[in-house]
Amino acid sequence: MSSCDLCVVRNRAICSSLDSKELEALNSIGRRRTLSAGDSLMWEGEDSVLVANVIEGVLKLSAGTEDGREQIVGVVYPSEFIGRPFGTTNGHGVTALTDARICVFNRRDFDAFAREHPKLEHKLLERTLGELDRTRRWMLLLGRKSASEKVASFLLEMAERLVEPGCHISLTPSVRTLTLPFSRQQIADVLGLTIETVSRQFTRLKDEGVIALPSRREVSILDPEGLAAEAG
Amino acid sequence: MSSCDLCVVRNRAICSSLDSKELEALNSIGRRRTLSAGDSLMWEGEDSVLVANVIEGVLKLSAGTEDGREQIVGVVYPSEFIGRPFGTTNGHGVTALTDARICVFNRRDFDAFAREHPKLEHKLLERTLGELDRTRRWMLLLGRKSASEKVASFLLEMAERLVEPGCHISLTPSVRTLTLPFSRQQIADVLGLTIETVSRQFTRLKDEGVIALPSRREVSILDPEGLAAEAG
DNA sequence: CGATGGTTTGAGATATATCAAACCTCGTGG
DNA sequence: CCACGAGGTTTGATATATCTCAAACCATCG
Repeated sequence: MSSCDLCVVRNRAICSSLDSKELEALNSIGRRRTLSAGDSLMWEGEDSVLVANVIEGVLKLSAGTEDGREQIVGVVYPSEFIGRPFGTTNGHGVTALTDARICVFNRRDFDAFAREHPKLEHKLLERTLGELDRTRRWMLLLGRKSASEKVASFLLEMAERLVEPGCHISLTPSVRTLTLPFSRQQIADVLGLTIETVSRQFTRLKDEGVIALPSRREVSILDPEGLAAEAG
Repeated sequence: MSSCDLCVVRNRAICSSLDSKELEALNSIGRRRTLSAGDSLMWEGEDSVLVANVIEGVLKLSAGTEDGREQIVGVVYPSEFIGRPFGTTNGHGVTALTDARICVFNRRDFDAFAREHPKLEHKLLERTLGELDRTRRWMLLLGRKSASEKVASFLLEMAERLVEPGCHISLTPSVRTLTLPFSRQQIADVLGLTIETVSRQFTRLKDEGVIALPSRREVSILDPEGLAAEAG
């Protein structure tokens, strides 16, 4: 029995395109790995040596300027795919935001396997197309939205995305409390703002009664409609 | 003889993955179409009914807010692919910036064809992965760069991208003159700035002797190093 | 030549960044 | 168990880049 049979993302990751025999073959070229919050898996501009599936945890994709400014260009959740197949260099760094478990492959091995398994490539294509759409919509936020719209949009996105196994969320009728996998600085790096501006927007939303802040990493959405109205 | 044999992007578009017999089959489900500058091919949020290859011309992908703010989220050049295969809705609008010629397919027909031709899907996957990398790097510009860095980066990107058949460019040793397919407003929409800020940055670069502006749509890059230095 | 649409320039307003200090929270060691 | 220290966060005061509003300018086309 391959370890994939126990995998919690088995039916949601790109692996779901494979039958059990194929899955075993893929499993034989991959290996499990754990990451602690803060660990980097790859760096921007580095050779593309590995790719991976996320089993548990949340990771960030980031790009930076010479002088140290950073922008988080993507967030990866369980069952999603990491890395650059069929390419020589990584376009961005990959770092774990929470402790994480992933399933890693040597990139060349994965490329060869994928080329022989069109259904896997098809699944990967569908995901990549979806991710591209999502990324482009985020550009609207970065280029055109105000700080308050950015923060409200961010919280709504989190509320939507964190409802996944492997992420922590509890919801009672119309009150959702989320445990953010981001520090304030990281939220700023997602939204293209400074940490101070993010903080001020959080306290403003709290003062308006739209959200509550039980702890540093937790946010309760008290008024989803109000938040949506602020998101622009 | 299929009309593809004469196609100028035949060897660069995703079609290059097909042999002549397959190409003929693909050709039979597609048709040529011309667009005038300003024509829209699809709208944001609309059902995904068609996909296309660009033969000649430049098109923009754009997203907008309720209240009319717009962000250009992608620019498409000859040989590149447009539309959302394997999906139900278009994530963004597509509008011709210049007169253009494209090769259009009914999306469902294309989907079916692609599923039966793994090499085509592979090519499309490679392109989509590349486009996703490019798009993510652009997020760094939107989120973290100043107006002057944005404009300089934009001009360098144009200098790189417009060296394609179907686009107009002339270059003498170290002086490139480009004919931009964008109005000032459109440049602003690419960069997440206002038209006035873009205009001021252009005149500043001109005053510094980094560029010259022979006409509204033309830019000569006099000092590529200087421009690169401004791009951050 | 005069209208039209896009562009540039100017003056002023403002959202966000910057700089700086106070404030928590949590883990550590005395 | 409490004091302490460190890192992250919030709050405050000020600076500034960019936006906004407005007018002048300039090509293009009937």
